[in-house]
Amino acid sequence: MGVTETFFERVWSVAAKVPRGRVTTYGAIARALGSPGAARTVGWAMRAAPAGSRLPCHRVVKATGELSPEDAFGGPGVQRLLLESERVAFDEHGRVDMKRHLWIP
DNA sequence: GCCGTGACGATTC
DNA sequence: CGAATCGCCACGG
Repeated sequence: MGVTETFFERVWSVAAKVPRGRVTTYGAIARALGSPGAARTVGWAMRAAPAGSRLPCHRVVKATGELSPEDAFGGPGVQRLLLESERVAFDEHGRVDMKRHLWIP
């Protein structure tokens, strides 16, 4: 059964499971796939995610709660607005309140 | 099969 | 706490 499933595909599968109103991290996804050091590769997979795919890539943030580069979603503050519309709270530093919203696959 | 690349992560100064 | 540095791993050429 030639499952030619690439690492990217697995990343997308996991990312698609992130519940609404919650966020996960690149490292968490990498660990869920058995490659704890592949956080960067996970980020690359997000970058490679085709626009228009229903992938909730805005729910994937850094381990610190910081968001991705602003130009990654088509404009500054876009990712934040998307998350806020899902009731995700931000702290005074502009980072996601991980204690409340972090979700581990 | 080596080299450069990157939406990270942890450590260090 | 912020900036800089190194390490890590999968993909494409």
